[in-house]
Order: sequence, then structure tokens, then C-alpha cells
Amino acid sequence: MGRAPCCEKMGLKKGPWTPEEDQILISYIQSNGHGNWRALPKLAGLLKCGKSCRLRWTNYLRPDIKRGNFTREEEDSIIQLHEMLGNRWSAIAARLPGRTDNEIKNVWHTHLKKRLKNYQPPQTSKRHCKNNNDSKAPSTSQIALKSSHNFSNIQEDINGPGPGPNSPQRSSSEMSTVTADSLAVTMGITNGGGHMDSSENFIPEIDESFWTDDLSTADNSNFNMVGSGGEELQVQFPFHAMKQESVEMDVGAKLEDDMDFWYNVFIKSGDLLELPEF
DNA sequence: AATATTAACAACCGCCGCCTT
DNA sequence: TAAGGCGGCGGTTGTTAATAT
Repeated sequence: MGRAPCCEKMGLKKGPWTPEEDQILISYIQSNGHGNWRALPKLAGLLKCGKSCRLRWTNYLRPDIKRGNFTREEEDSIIQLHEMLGNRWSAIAARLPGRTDNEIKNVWHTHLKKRLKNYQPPQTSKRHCKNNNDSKAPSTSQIALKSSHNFSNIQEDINGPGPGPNSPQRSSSEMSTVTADSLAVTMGITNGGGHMDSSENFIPEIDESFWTDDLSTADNSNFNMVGSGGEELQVQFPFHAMKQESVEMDVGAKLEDDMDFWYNVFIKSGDLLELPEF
């Protein structure tokens, strides 16, 4: 069934916002907050529906919105995030401060799709990224992240409760600490041949042969993460990931020094993350 | 200079999930 | 527990500006 769109209510104006309407909305929200969006237009004296007001505010009038063209770095971040998250524009926007989902969506459709279309990733041999010498070294913008959290939580998330076949054998004294205590991390595995990172490094796709169900033969893995501010983080997990499209983990896996693989991972609640000196 | 085409962006629409009653 | 309201999200459309013919 579904509700009728609020804008079908009598007397409500559709279409572009005038500077006067913008000013009314800004003034009202600044002094009263938006509260109930549906009630707002009436209270503020606007002939717009609440939905339209909310959209106008969140996509255009909000004071923290960054106007102007996207930088190359921002575009690269969008491409990378889109590879991980798909069309989840709001999730992408959450990692690009000052940018809105609508704006990012527009940029994607008008610029970035074309850019990617023109880009042909280099061919990678099987398990090409397995070897450090083959895979790209971390760029200077990437930061190694370590945590003291026991990574068995992650294995439990993947394998279910109980001791995994590859329980951590190293003492936590070897680990640095991330101060975040409940950081949720989601691994997003690339499926499409690879991509360029913001430093023009090619991050290869992970070949089917990489994945294993046998953690006892696992290698340490290394992840390329995007932090809350869109910054890239390089992390490693001491287990060989099993293939899952999206794995929710408790933060803080134990992370190791030996670099092996490159993946794309994003921090779901990145605000909690504090980067250690490293 | 006029017209057609394309690009860019703002706004709308409808669905979905969460929250309240 | 179910129903309805609300906000948020992603897809899509409409309008305007820029560029090509």
C-alpha cells in the first residue's frame, strides 16, 4: 500500500528553492533545530514539504558542507570506497567529511564511471599479491595499525564460537595498541580485477585460489583500510581470510608486522579509531 | 548566431527499516 | 505484537549550463 508522498498535500510548492526559502529554513533550524521534519515547514512558514526541507538542509544548507569541486584524492577515495561498498552512497559520504551522498552519487554518475571505464587494470597472475615483492609497497599515506585485541574474536565471527585452528600464538606484548575498544571493522573484498589507490598503486583483485577454509595453513594477511577521515590505513590480520563478502568483526584484531596481502577494508565506526604512533 | 547535444547538479519519488504507540 | 509514522536511502528525473555542430 504505502503512504502518499507528503508533497501531495495541498498547497505545497515543489521545485527549486529560492534564496528566501533557504534563509527561512536556515534561520529556523539555527534557532529551533529541525525537530520533526514533517512539522517543520508549517512551523517555519515554508510552503515546502518536510522531506524537501530535510533534503535541502542535508544536501545543501548544512554549515559543514564542503562546496566546490572534488579533489583528485576525494575522487580516488570514492572509487575505492565504491569498490568496497557498492552504491551505498551514504556510507561512502560518511567517510568523506563535508560531502553528501547526493553529491557523491552525482559525481559518480557524471565523472567517475567514465574514468573507470577508460581504465584497464593490468593483468595479475594467480596469487600475484601473495609475495611482498610482487605486491605494492605501502604508500607513505598508509599507516600501519596494530591492536592488542585478541583476534580470536574475529575467527569466532567467521567460524562460529570455539577455538579456531589457527589461534594466536604470539604474546600481546608484541603488539602495539589501538585505543579504540569497540571498533567495528568490515572487510570488503574486491571482486573486479583490482583498482588504483590514491597513490596510483594498483591493488589487485584476490584470486579464487587465495581463499581457504583451512586456517591452519593460513598466512598473515595485510589490509588496506580507509579510516574515518578517508585516510588510508594499512593493517594486517594474522590469519588467512576466508571468503566472505562482508565480515563484521569486533575491533581489534591482533595485527602483525609481516606484510602479505592487500585487501580493501573499511572501518565501520571510524570515529572511535585513534592511530598509534608507529 | 542558432540549434542540438551533453554534462552537471538539484530535487523528487518510493521503498525500507527503525521507533513509538 | 502489530500497525503506523518518520527519517533515511538510493534510483531517477528535471532543469540549467556548457559545449559542439
